[in-house]
Amino acid sequence: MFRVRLGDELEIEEEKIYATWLENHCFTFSRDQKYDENFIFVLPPPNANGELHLGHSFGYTIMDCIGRFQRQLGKNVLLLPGKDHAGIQTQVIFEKLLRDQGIDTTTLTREELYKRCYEFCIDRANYMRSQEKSLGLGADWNFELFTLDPRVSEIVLDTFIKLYEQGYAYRAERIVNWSIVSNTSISDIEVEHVEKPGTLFFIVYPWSDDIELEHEGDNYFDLEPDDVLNDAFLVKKLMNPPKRALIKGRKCVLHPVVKKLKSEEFLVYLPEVDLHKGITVATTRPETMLGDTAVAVNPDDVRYKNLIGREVTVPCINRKVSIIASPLVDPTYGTGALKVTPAHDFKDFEIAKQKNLQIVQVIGKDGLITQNGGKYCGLTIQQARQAVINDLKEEGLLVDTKEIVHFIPVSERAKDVIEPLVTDQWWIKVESLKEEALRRVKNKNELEVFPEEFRSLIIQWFERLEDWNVSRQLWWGHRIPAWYQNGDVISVSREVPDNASQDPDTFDTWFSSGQWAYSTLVAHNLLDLTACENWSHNYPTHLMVMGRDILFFWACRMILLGLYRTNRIPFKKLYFHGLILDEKGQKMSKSRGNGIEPKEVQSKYGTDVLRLSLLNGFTPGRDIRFGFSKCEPWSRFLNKLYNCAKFIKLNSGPETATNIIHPLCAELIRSTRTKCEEYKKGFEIFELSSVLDNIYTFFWDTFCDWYIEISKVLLKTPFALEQKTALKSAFEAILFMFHPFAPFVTEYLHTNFLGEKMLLAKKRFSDLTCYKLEVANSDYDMLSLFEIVRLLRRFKQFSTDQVDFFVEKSFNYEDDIVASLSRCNKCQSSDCNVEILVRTKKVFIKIRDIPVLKKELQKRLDAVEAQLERIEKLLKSDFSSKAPYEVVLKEKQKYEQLKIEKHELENQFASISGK
RNA sequence: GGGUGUUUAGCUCAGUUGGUUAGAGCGCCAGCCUUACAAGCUGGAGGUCGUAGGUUCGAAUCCUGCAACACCCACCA
Repeated sequence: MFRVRLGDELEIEEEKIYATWLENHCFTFSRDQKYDENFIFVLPPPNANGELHLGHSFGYTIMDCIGRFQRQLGKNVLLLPGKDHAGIQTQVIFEKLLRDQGIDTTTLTREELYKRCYEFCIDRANYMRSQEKSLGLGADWNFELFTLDPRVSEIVLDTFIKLYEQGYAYRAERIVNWSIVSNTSISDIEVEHVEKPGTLFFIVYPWSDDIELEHEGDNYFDLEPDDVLNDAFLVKKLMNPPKRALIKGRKCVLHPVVKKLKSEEFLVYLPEVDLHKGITVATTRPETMLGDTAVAVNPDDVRYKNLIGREVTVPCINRKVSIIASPLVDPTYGTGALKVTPAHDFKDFEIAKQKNLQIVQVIGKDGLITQNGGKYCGLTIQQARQAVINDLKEEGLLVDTKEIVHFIPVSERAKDVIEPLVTDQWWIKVESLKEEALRRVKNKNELEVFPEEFRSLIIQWFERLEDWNVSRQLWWGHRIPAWYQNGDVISVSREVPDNASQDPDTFDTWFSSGQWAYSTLVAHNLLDLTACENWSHNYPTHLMVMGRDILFFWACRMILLGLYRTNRIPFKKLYFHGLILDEKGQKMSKSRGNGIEPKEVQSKYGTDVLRLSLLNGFTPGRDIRFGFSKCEPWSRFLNKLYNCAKFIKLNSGPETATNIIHPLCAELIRSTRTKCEEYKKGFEIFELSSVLDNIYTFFWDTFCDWYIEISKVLLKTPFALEQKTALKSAFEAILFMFHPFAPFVTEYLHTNFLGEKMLLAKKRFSDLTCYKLEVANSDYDMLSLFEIVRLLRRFKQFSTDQVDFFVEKSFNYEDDIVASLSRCNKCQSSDCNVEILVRTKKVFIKIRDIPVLKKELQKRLDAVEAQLERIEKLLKSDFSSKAPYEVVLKEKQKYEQLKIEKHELENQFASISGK
C-alpha cells in the first residue's frame, strides 16, 4: 500500500483509508433488495498466475469509478470479484516454475500436480487481491470466487452435461491446432499468425507412367503487365486477348477467369510450367510430403486441365497419387499445383473430405515423424525437413527455391509453432446456438454496446463461428465428466459409473469463463438456473466491462453460453475499454521493456494520480497512451485540491448560515448544483472522461480562480458567515464528485479538513449540503463581473501607470471585489476619462496612459466590427430565410447588441481624441 | 485478401444530435512571492481541423474518392 505526499507536510496512508472503508461496510452488498435498487456487476477475473498489470488497473479503475457513482445514487452495489485458473497459460507457467526448482514434473501424479498448482494459484490470487485493494477497488470480497472453486465447477460441468444430453456436445476426429510444447489442442482463437521469413521449395513429383504432352506452337505476343498477382500477371481487359503471351520474358497462358480488382477487370496470365519430368509443386514444409495423398489443381487452370486424373509418384515415400481438381486451389500461387497433405493442413483436410482422400498422419503429437514416414520415422520436424531436402537434391527433384515472408501459426500462450493434426476431441455444435445469439445481439433493446461500433464485430464473429473444440489435453482445469469403457463413451455425468475411466482431458478455459456471468451468481444464490426457462423478470446484472482484446474470447462466449443456460444475454450493457500503450503508442510488453508497473506509479504519485491519469482523456474502445508525463498534471491537481481544502478549513467554523442572500454566494451554490446534475448525467451514459474534464474545470477555474478570490473580500464583510457556508458546501460537492476518480485523497480531505463525520464513500447525493441550503433568487450576471475584471486586468497589464475605475450600479462590495481581483483602485465616476459598456454594465475608467487605452479600445472596436460584418453578410444570405427561426433570432439579437457596443466605443474614441 | 479505427495547436488529446470567434493539459513568450497553492496567479502568441470533391443557407462534424498510420480477422501452399 502506498503513501502519497501532498505539499510539504501532508502524507496520506492509503491502506488505512481502505481499511476504514472495509470496517464501515462501504462495499457490502445487501441481498434483500429489489432489482431496481441494486446495481450488480461481475468483474472480469484476471489470471491467477502472476500479478496485475496496468491494463488491469485501467479496467478496475473504470469499474470502481462506476460502482462508487452508483452508490452515490443510493444503489445497493455489488462488484463481484474473482480469479481465473487460466488453463494452458497457468500450466505452462507452473511447469516451468517446477522445472526451475529442479522438480521433474513426470515424477508427480496428476493429483499432486493439481493440488500444488491450486495452492500456487491461491497464493497468486492473494497477492493480486492485495493489488486490487491497493487500487481502491470497492468490491465485496465475501463474494470473491475462483473459476475452479467447487461451487463454480459444478455449474460448468452441468452445462456440459446438458449440452451433451441435448446433442450439442459431441466427439469427433478432426484436424485441430496442436501445440507440441503444451501437448494439447487449442482453439482457432488461441492461434496467432506471426510474420516470418521462410523458403518456398519447388519439388517435382515425377509421372508414374509415361506421358505424352501436347505441344501447342510458339506464337507468343509481347504484353506489358499492369499488375502482379502472386506469381501471375494482370493485364487490363483487351478486346481479343492473345491465348499466349510473353510477359517480362516469361511465357504465359491466359487464364479463362477474369479477376476483379477495385471495380476494374483484369485478365490473368499464368506462367507456363515445365511438365516434362512431372508436376512441380511449391511448399514451405517439404517434410509434410510424406503424408501427401494427392496433388490438386484448379479446375479452370488450362495448364493442367488435361492432366487431371493422371498419376504421379511422391518422392521420398514413393506413394502413387492422383492429380485432382479443386476450386480451393489458387492457380496464381506458386506453380498452381498443390500437394495435398490432409492430416497436416486445414485446407488439405477440407479437400480430402470432399474428395474422400486417404488421410495419412506423418507427424505425431510429440512432433516426431510417425511410422507412416518410412525411413524418416523418429526424426523431428526440422530434421525430417533437412533429410527430405537432401534426398530431393540427390534425385534432382528440387528444381527451385524462393525466399518468402509468410504468416505462420503460433500458440497465443506458449508461442510455439502450431502443427495441424488430426485428433479425437470434444466439440460444441454451434449452428443453432449462434443463430439465436445473432438474433439477440442484433436487437439493440436487448444489448447496449459501448462503443456501439463494436456490435458489428460481435455479429461478424458469430457469423463466422464454427464448431468449438472444448477439450484440452491438459491436467490443469475442469476435468471433462465423460466416462469410457473400452474406448467408448458410456456416460457424461457427475456420477461416477462402475468400471469406467474418466476422460483425461480438461475444458478449454473459455468454456468456464464463458459461464462466469451466471456461474458466479448461481454460486451465490443470486440466480436460479431452473427458473430461467420461461422467465419474465430482469437478469440480475446491469453491466459488464472488459478490455476490447477479449471481445471475441470472452464477451461472445458469455453471450453464447449465457443464452443457452439462462435464455438471456447475461448483461444489459456491455462496455469495452481500450488497451494501454506506452508514450510512443506501442503495446507494453516484457520483451520490449517498455511496460510500467502499476505500483511504480502508485509509489511515486499515489493511487489517485494513477486512477486520474488513466481516466483522463479516454474514449470507450479506444486505446490510450500512458507514461509518467501524464501523471504530472494530476499530481499538481491533488496538490491544488489539498491547498484548497486548507483554505476552506482556515475559513470555516462551527456556525453555518441556512439562508444565502448575497448574490455571489447564491450563485456559487447554484452553479455547484448545476455541476452535480451534469456530473450525474455524464456518469449515467458512462462519459467518465468528459465528466472528469468538466468538474476539473469547475474546480480549478470557476471555484478556485474566481470564487475563492472573491471570498477573500467577502470574508471580511458581514456576509462572512454565508460566504463560509457557501464555500464549504461547494467544496463538499467538489470532493464528492471527484471521489469516484480519486477516492483516497478526497476521503482524507473530507474527514480531516472539512471535519465531516460521515465517510465520503458512504455519502449520497441526498446528503449534500448544497441541496439543503435556502438560496435567494437573483438575476445577477456573473459574466459581466468576469468581463469587467478581465478588461481591467488587461489595462493594468499594458499600462505603465495605475488604473482606477468605477462600476455603475454595483451591489454590496462588488467594487471591492473588482478592485481586489483586478488590482486596480476604485474611484468616483467623475474622475474618469473613459466609460465602457460591458454586457449590461457601464464601467468608468481613469487611465493616464492614453496610447494603451487607444490600443485596447481599437482592439475591441476591431473585434466588434469584424463580428458586425460577419453577421451582416450572414443576414443578407439565404441564411435568414432557410435557417431555423431561433438561430436567426439569436444572430439578430447579437447584431443589435454589437451595434450598441460599437456606438459606445466610437463615442469613447471621440472623447479621448486630442488628449 | 477482408474488416475496423485514427488523422484537430510544437507534443498528448477533447469536441455530444451540423449553427457560424474550434477547447484543455504540457510546452512557449511577458508580468506577478496577491497572507490556500511558484506544483501557484495574471495576460498573451499559436490551428485554412490529413487531402480532393460533394450535400447544405451553414461542415472539424454528414456522404464519396485518395493518402498515411494503427489494430483485428483469414487454412495462400
